[in-house]
Amino acid sequence: MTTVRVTSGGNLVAGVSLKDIAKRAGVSVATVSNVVNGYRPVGEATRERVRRAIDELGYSPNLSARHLRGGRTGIIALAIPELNNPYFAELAEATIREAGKHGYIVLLDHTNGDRDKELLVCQDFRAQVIDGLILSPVQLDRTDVLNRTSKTPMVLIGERVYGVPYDHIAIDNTAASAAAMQHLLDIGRRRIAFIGAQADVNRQPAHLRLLGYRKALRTAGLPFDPHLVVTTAQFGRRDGAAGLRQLMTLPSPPDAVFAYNDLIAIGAMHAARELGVAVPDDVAVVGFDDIDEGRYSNPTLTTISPDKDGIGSRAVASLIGRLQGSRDDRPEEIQVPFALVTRQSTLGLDLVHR
Amino acid sequence: MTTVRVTSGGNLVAGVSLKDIAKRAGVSVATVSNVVNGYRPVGEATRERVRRAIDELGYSPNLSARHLRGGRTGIIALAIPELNNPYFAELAEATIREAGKHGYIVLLDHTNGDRDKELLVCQDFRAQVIDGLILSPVQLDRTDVLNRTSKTPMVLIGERVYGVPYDHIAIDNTAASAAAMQHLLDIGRRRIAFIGAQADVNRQPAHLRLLGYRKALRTAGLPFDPHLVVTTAQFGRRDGAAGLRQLMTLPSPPDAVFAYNDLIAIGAMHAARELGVAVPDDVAVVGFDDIDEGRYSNPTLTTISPDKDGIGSRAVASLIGRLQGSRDDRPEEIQVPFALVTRQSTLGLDLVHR
DNA sequence: GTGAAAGCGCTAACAC
DNA sequence: GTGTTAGCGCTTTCAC
Repeated sequence: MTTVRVTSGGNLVAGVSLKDIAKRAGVSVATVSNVVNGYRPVGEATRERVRRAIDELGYSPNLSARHLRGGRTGIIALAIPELNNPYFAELAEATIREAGKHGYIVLLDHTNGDRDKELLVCQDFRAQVIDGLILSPVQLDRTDVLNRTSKTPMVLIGERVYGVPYDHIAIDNTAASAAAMQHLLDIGRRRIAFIGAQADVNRQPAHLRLLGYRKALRTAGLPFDPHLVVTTAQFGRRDGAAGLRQLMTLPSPPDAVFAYNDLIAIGAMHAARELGVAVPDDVAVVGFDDIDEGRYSNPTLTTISPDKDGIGSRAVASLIGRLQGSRDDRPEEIQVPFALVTRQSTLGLDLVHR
Repeated sequence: MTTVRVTSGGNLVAGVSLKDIAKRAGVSVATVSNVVNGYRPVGEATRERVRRAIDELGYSPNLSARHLRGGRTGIIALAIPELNNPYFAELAEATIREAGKHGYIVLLDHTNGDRDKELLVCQDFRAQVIDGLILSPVQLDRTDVLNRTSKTPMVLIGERVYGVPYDHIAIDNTAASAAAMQHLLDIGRRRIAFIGAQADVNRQPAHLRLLGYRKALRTAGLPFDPHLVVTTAQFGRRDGAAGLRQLMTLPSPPDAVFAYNDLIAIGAMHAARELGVAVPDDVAVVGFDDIDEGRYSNPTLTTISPDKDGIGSRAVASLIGRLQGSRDDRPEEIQVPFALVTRQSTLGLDLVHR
């Protein structure tokens, strides 16, 4: 019996079910299910008949039914600020790919870096829809995460929240910042600015990239000048441009910029051009993320290159481990590798033509 | 009765069901369902009691059950070449946003512009998982689409396949190409190259942007020189760079490039820089897509700006219309607006500081 | 090795 | 305005 339902609009919806296959093959639905899933052995002849029926009728399992029965949905959410940031687009692609390998579908949620939206996601407003959550928080602090009551497994990525009972996958942001700063020091820069600090400094006293910046200054015996730290509302090119313009009005402007991410760095370089400030001669620029854009920008962008595929796949692996119970030890900080990639924005044209 | 299930891994999965609410509020499940969905009127007092029970117990509907019952999944797929192309990332964001408004979840599928993968998607390898499909084909031709047998509603976006029985949402690519070409002609260019033609010219005899290019040449009374048309394997920055290098080896190189998209244009500008070719003085460049990157590139990029939000929202609207039967007229070509945005890559620094 | 049947949570048809 | 119940397709327990 092929179910033919007529939707409200009069469209025909045909679904081939286990029952249809069972009837066609002259066996019970349980047997068909066992052929499909392989949970129990099935006789060779029977299996063959079922296979043929499946081929002929074109069966594919109904996920809603399977999930209803199994108490899960097969969907995990990836909550990121925005897809429009190439870093997150690349990360999303890696995550989707990896989740697909495990039979999971990825639902993308955008927080726009908005605190309320992040809280919503964290409190599991997708309850009953998703089996688990990978969250890249921008605004949430430790307390917010500790206050979470939802039982939906969650994995955190990115550089902010620490000391919470969730797996956390990221590169060593402090070490990465140190590497970026050391590079700027190595090429002789001494007045190094940071663009991309958080607005609400009280609630979010520090993030690791900024911490790394300050620490590197200290290590180098350089003074910390608060005027050289630019707070931005968002993390886009526009913010980077505004940041650099602001820095250039200082009585004693910087000779280098360490940007929170590549987009900010690219915005800063754009503004520098408009102001007639030469990169890297007047101001050297280092970004963070290694998005493709920075390989083709003019000048090309020196940056920290995190292992995005690694973050995506480790996050998925951790989450699915929790979902399936194969991972029930206590939460872990998982670090993936990074590299400093030096290009024209710090080294100048030396690199061209290689 | 709160269902508490223990997963294979020993995790507790608590689900609050309609039944739980019904018991708590002392009503039937039907009444609770009606309060939740509003299909039938419910008495004020009853409604209030149910509401409270829902609040207290924290009910949220089980989508799998709902969808099993309703014969649909609430999921639509958006199949695009890759998220890594900012154009598609922006489009995806718009699509997700719009679908969310209608209560649909978007599943992103990547084809990588691979013909086999596109065919797979088109043949509905997600049968039973998705209710409908928005496809942006790169390789499929008319016949491929006509051969489709799946009954899952589909909407096409992009500039390729025409004359098929599916809604198709796009800008007027021929007109847009004409506008881009006219601009290059207006600034005095006469040897205009095209980068980003399709490799398999036989199967895919022409795409609209290339057609628009040729047509514009004809209209302007300029000769068509096949050497000025560069075929690329993909549509990335790398392909644009290779394309420009190839063009510059010609005995008589172009004085302008019309690129299939912004990424190719940006790659071309990158290669120009390496070769010491000045943009726009030696070669003017026009792209297509208006991705953010082009607003901050050096030089900034003249481009065709399609209404991405419009494409996303119209595609979702069309598809959902088909799904719900509110749209059962015959397939339509739906055009959304576009604009030519002129920047430094054709006008030079005239534009800077404003 | 195979079958019968319960039941996951929900909506809607049918009663009252 | 409210309650009862069948059944969506599946997995799994219990029989044989």
